[in-house]
Amino acid sequence: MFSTFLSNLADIKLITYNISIMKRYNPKEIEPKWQAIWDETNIYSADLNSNKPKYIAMSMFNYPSGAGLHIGHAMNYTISDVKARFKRQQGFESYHPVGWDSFGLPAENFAIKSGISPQESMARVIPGYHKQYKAMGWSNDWEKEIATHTPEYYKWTQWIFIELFKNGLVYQDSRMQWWCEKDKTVLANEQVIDGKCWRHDSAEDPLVEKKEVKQWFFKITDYADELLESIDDLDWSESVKLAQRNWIGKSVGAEIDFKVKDSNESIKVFTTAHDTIYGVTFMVLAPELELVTKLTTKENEQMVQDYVRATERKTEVERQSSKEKTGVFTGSYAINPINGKEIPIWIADYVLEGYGTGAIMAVPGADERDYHFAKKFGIDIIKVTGEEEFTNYADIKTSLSKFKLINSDEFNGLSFKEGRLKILDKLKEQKVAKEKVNYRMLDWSVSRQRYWGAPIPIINCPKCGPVLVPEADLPVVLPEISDFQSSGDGRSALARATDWLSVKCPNCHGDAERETDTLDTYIDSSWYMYRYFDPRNQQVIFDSNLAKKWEPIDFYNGADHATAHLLYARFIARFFTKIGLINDPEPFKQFLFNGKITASDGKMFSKSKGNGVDPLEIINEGYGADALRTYLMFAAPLDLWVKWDPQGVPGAYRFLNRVWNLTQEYLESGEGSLSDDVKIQINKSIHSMIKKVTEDIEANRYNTAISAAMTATNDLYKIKIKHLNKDPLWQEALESLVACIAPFAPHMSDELWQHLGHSSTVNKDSWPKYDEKYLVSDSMEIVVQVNGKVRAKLELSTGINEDKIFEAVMQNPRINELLASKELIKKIYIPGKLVSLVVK
RNA sequence: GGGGAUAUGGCGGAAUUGGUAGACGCGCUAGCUUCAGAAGCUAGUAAACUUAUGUUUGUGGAGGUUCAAGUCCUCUUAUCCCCACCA
Repeated sequence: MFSTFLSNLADIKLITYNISIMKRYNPKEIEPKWQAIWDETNIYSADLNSNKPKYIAMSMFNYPSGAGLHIGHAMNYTISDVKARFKRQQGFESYHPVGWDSFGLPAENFAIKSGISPQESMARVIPGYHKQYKAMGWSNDWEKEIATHTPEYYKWTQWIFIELFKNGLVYQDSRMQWWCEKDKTVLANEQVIDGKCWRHDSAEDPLVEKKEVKQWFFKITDYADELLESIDDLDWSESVKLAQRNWIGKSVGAEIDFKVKDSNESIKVFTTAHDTIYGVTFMVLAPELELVTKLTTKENEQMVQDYVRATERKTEVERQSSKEKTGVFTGSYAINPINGKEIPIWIADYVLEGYGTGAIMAVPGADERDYHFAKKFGIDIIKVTGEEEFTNYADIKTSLSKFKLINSDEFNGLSFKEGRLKILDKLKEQKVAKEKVNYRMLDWSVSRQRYWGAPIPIINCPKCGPVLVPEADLPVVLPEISDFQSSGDGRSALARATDWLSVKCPNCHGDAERETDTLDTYIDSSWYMYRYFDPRNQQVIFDSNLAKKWEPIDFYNGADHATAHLLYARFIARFFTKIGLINDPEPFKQFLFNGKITASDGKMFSKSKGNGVDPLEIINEGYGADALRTYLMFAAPLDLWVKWDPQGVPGAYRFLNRVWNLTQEYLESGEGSLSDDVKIQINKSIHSMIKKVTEDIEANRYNTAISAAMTATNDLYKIKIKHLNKDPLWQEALESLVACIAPFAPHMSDELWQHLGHSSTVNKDSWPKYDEKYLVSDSMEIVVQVNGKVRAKLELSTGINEDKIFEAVMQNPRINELLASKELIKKIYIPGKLVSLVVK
C-alpha cells in the first residue's frame, strides 16, 4: 500500500502545476537535517534555573527491550511531546525529560536464555532507542537522561528504602505469597491476573501458587486515607481516579471480638453491618488462619485438615469461579457478645485470609453468601430487619432508615442508623468492639527473588538480625555475574555471588551476609520524576530547592499502570513531603490516561501475530515522522482507542504537503497588496484558527486542534487562487499557520519558518496570539424556525435590535407564505443565532 | 454480582453545553491536468422523494420535558473497560 505510492513519490515528475521550480516537501531530507541541528544546538535542553515560568510534560518512561520502538510508544510520547513543544513555543521553560525503566524481568530472562548479561543488553539496546526517539522528533532533554539500572540512580532507590526504614515504614514479615514457578519469584497481588503471572498469562503457562516467604514491606496503608481523600482534587482521567479509589477500597465498620467457648482464644471479625449482630448464627474462618488448628476439636481434625489442604491446592480462580459454598465445622463454638448465644465455628474458602481479619460473623438473614451457606448446611437463619410499609419503590431504594431492626431484643424497632450507634455503644461498653476502618489495599511487598533489580540495602547478621547498610556505603552495587538462573531455593542468583555475599555486620563487625533479594521495580518508577530535576547529583537524591521549583509534573500520560504505579508514586511523594524534600504531596498535577492503538481489526498489535506496524518503517518509507505524528494525534480524541488506518498517514502527509506548497507559492508570488475585503477574510480565518488551536492543545483536544489548522489551510487555498501576493498579511498568516502546526510537525515547521525568513527556530517563543476583533464580523446569519423547523436563513447586520430582526423576518417572502392564514402564538429570539416562531 | 464508559454517514470522528446534526480527515464520484498510472488542483458526497426552489426522515431502541433534544429525564438494548465471595 505504502510502497506503491512512495515509489512513485520518489520519482515524482517535476512538471505538474507551477511547482516545477519550487522546492517540494521531502521529509526524508528535512527531518534528519533538523534533528541534527536540534542536537547540535541543544535547543531542547531545559535550563532548570531559568527565570521563565516552568512546564514539565512527560509520558511514563520506557522499558527498553530488544524489540525497539513500537507504534504504542509513538502514540504515548508524541502526546507529551506536543504538549511540551506547545508550552515551549508559548515561552515556558519547557522540559520533556527522558529515561529508562531498565531494571526488570525481561532483561534477566533474556540473560538466562542467552548468557548476555542484562548490563550488556541494556548497553546494546538503549543507544538504539536514542536513534529512534530522535527519528520521531521528540524534543527530549538528552543531557538529563536517566536509567534506573545505573548505580548512580539505584543508589538513591536504596536510600529511599533506608529512609523509609528509619521512619518506621518498612518491616519484614513472613507471608504466604503468590509464587510464579516460571520466574521463580514472588508476585505482588496486582501482578497476578486471572490466577496467572502477569508475564506468563497465556494458556500454556502455569497458575500461580502460594508459598511462604520472608519479605520486606512498605507500610503504604499508613497513607491509605490521605491517598484516598486527595484523589478528589486531582486533574486526572476519571476512570483512573475511580480505579484508585477501588484499589484502596476503604470500608468503615467495626471490629468485634467473639470469645471461643471453653477456651482462651477469641475471634476478631471485621464487619460493616454490626447492627445485624443478633442475626449471627455461625462464624466462618478462612482456612489459612493459624487459629483454625487451635479451634479444631479431635473429632473434626481429619475433616478440617483435608479441607485446608484442598483449599491450598485450589487456585484463586477456582475458588472464585465456583459459587457453590463449601466448608467444614471445626467442632468449636463462639459466644455472641451481645446475647451470650453459642454459635458454631466453621471454616470455608469463601472467606478470604487477606481481607479484614480473615474471619467473619455470618448473618444468613442479611448476607446473601451467608444465606447460601446456611441453607446448604442447615444452619439457623434469623431475620433481623423488617420493612415498613412503602407507598412506592423509590422510597425503599433511597431510604434505608425505613428498615427497622427486628429480633434484636431491646433494639427492636430502631432504624438501621440508630441501631448501628446503640448496638456499637453496648459492645464498646463490654470492651469487645471498636470502630474500625478497613482497606482492601495491603502493604506493599517489595522483595523480589531476582537478580536484575536494586539490591536491598540490608545485611543479615546472625547476632544482630537484619541491619541497614550505612548510608555512606551506598550504593550496594549489583555484582556482575555469569549465571542468572535463580538459585532455586527461593533466592536470587545473587546467592551464588559469594564474594559479594559475605560482608561484616556494620553493627557488631562479625561475619554476616547481604540480603539477596532485590527491590520491586515499581520502586524505581515511583520516584524517577524527581530525579529528572537533578539527575547527576552524587551528594543527595536531588536538590530539594530545584525540586520545589519544578514540582509537580504538569502533564503526565500513559496507557497502562493506572493503579499500582500511580499509587506507589503518590505514596513516595507523600513520604518525600513528610521528610521535607518536596512541598507538594501530589507528584502529577494532570494525568491523561490515553488510549492504545490497535490493528485495523481491533486486535492488539503483536509480533507473534505478525500484524505490527513499525513507526520507523513508515518514517523511512518517505512519509516522515511529522506525518506519522500528525496522524496519530488527529485520528481520535486522546483517551479513545485508535484502530490503525493504513490511509491515515498518507492523509496527514497530504495536509502537510498542502501547507508546504502554499508557503512555496507565496515565496514565489509577485509584489502586491490585498484589498480590505480579502484582509478581513484572511484575518478571520487565521485568528479563529489560533484561538481554537491554542485552546484545544491546552485542553488535550489535539484532534480538533489539527482540524482547525486544516480548515484554515483550506480557507487560504481558496483565497490564494486569486489573491496571492507579497502583502505582509500573507506572511503573517503563513507564520501563524506554521507555528500552530509546529507541535505536531516540528521538522517541516522549522524548515518553513526558515523559508519565511527567520533565523531562529519556530520551536521556541513563537506562539501566535489571536485578536478577538478579527473574530467578530459585521453581519450575522439568523436562522428562522417555524414550529421547530428551519425555514429560512437571513443575513443581517450585527448592530440591529430585536424589533428590527423580527421585522426583517416577517418581510421574508418564504416566512410570510408559511405564516399566511396561521395564528402566531409565540416568538423567541436567541441573540445572534435564531428566531423561533410558533404558529397554529 | 458491583461500578464505570460508550453508541452519530461506507469509515475515524465534530457539534460553541438545549439553538442550522455530520466540522476535519479517510474513502468514493465527476471535472481539470497527464501518453498512462500515481500525485496535484476544483467540485460533490446522511437517506428517500423531487426538473427545481424544495419536502420528508434521520444521532442504538421506546417514551417524556421543551418553541427547540445527539445534548436533559424515565425505561430498554448492545458493546467495551475496571473491580469482583471485600464481610
